[in-house]
Amino acid sequence: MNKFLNDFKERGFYYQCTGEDELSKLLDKEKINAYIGFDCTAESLHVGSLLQIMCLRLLQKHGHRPIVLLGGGTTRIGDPSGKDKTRIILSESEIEKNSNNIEKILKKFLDETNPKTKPIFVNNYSWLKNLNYISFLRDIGKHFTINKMLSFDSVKTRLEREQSLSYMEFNYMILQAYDFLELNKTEKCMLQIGGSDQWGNIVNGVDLIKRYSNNHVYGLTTPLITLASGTKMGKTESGAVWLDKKFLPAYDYWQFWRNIDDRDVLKFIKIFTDIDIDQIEQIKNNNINELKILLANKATEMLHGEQEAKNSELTAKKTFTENSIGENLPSITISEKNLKGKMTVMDLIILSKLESSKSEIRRLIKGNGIKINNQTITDEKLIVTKDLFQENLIKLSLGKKRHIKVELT
RNA sequence: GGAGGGGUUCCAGAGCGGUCAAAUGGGGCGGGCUGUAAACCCGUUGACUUCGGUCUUCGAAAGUUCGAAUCUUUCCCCCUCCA
Repeated sequence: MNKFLNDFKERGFYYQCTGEDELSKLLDKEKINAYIGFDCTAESLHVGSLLQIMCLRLLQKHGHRPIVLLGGGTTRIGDPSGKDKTRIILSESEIEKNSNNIEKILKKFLDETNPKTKPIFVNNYSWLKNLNYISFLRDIGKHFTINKMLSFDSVKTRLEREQSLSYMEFNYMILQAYDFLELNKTEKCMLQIGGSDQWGNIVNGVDLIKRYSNNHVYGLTTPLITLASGTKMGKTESGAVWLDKKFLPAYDYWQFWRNIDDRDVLKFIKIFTDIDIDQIEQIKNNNINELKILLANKATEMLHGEQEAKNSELTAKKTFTENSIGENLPSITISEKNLKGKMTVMDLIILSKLESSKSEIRRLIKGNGIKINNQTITDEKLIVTKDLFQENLIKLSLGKKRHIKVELT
């Protein structure tokens, strides 16, 4: 089997493939261009997209060229796959803002120095916006039968539940197939990769290209990553795990990986780091917590850089192992003036934004869940005074995992 | 078009005139055990509180009543069956 495909499988990326043997031969013979599409519905990507991003890196590693397709055009329509309801259509300016931001994030993960594998960024709005309806129907539409379109899961489930599916959404799959055709024509793209929910859309593209130009192209899908606990990947205490510092600081990103379930660690190292498979074989029996730190470091490094990864590790070590105050800990500052009044612990916590409900804070205090400098607080009315600070710093902790640094200025 | 069933706190789902801030389960949060894991055990889970209480919630609005998630009316939305 082809090396890329083999690696793809061994690392746990593989779910389904069209014409696998042929694809394998093709990949042996030449370096190809392959694409993955990214939706522009949110301002940032989150870990849910990381699997696809890692596919792009893997392509580069094996000398192939990734094409990143930003769905600026298709986001204006909305993919019905896996959705119960029509989702809200975003405004043009929002979509543009999103696609710019997403491009920026993707560039962090991809190598642009090697001209042979330098990624190509395209936005499908550039060709979709100019489509002529009549000629599109004649040239492209004739290759699609309603009979077959109705048989796709994304359509079928909607119809079965008698939930409305607009004609606009119904066309989504044709547009995605057309994207593939366009990329095949203009960029010699031979392969589309996507999540398992994209299988139908991808196969449509493969078929369309076969009918339209008699070219053989391929599709490859990745599985849905679930956690050992059975839930979908990508949640922390504070919400989605965004791949953008603005929405999730590097330290929290690092913590997300550090807190992974034991049972998921090796799987994740294979998927979300670049460590070679045989190297993973050697370290797989290492101490589980060291492996988690390795995973956290590698993953953070890739997105936020080596320095941030190191700082996060150090901060975690100080916070959890040494019970001191780590540098990278989220922090707030208060002025001495503020203390003159009567700022209680509750006020301080509200100010820190760690909690917004006073009732919840009271509950936490009752349950011994709040600490200042590792000292459990039992009095909700405790006044924060200057002598609580050590060298103008306080470590405020809620539970075992939420820690914040309070600086006095 | 006809006949029924239903919308309850994050979710599922009880309650069907006062004892209801609303059973139970899940999830979340906190504590214990540990390893910042899992499993398990305990507590907690509307807001505010001078800890006495107070205020806002059971699709929406109006009404009956000393008193409504529970009864009535209108409206909105879902589901099932028949045509």
